[in-house]
Amino acid sequence: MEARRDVFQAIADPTRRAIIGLIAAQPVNVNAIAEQFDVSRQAISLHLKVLAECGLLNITQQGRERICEARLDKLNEVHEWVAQYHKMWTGRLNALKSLVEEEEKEATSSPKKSKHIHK
Amino acid sequence: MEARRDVFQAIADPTRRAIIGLIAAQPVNVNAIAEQFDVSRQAISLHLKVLAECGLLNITQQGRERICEARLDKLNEVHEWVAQYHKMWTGRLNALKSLVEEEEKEATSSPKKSKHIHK
DNA sequence: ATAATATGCAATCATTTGCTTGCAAATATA
DNA sequence: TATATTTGCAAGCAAATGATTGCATATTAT
Repeated sequence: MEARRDVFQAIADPTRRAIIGLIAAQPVNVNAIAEQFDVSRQAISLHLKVLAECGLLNITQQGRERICEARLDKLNEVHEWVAQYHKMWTGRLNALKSLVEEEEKEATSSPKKSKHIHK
Repeated sequence: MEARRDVFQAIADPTRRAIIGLIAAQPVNVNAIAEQFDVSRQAISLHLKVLAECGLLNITQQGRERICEARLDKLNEVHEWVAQYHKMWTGRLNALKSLVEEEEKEATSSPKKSKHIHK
């Protein structure tokens, strides 16, 4: 039931990402959030629960309202995971760029070998 | 069945993230990947399919083998999504820091108007 | 040609998801 | 106090997910 509940899982759902976008700037109460979506209030409530369970959301009771505040810093895990690869792929692009430039120079002097493409 | 298939969904699964980590450095064939995990080859095959469907993976047939190559640049969507919030949460920390510093200065000098921070 | 290897595909299954509706509890307002 | 508002909780459901097993197919090695 409440098995896997990590940040990656939480942001996998587009509605939940939208919720984060909605409350990133400032805290909003549950109903106000729900009004922004087509699904039922309960559906949103469940999404909020998921977000809260992985720390992306802070819920504070205020009278009969519950104010949801984003804890964006909890996205750090995702940020770091992607960042390591970001380094790799940008680095790789640079390497490719230099390779192409190198090839262009060679193009005027020596012939190139063609690659096989197996289907 | 094959409904939502985006990058966020793809990296939500820890096994799939592990697969990406495994082939990020260099291309690996399907069985070699499967051997690294406890689940069946077919389970991995399915994960690879998911990764391939959202472009995170490139599969090239080579004889009877299929070589899986990571397309890390496809993580850019995630990178950008997180980056916008990364700015906010680090910016927020900085804002808090400058606010504190500002307060400290004000304690001794004349009051000043605080800056607005627009995104 | 035959056997071994690398994989995909299909059927099946237990869980997990994402939603919905209805009902209950707490708090604010008239 | 009676009523409206804001939410949570529980039951029920269809679809998606992740995994398994068995069988088929293509390619390579003997």
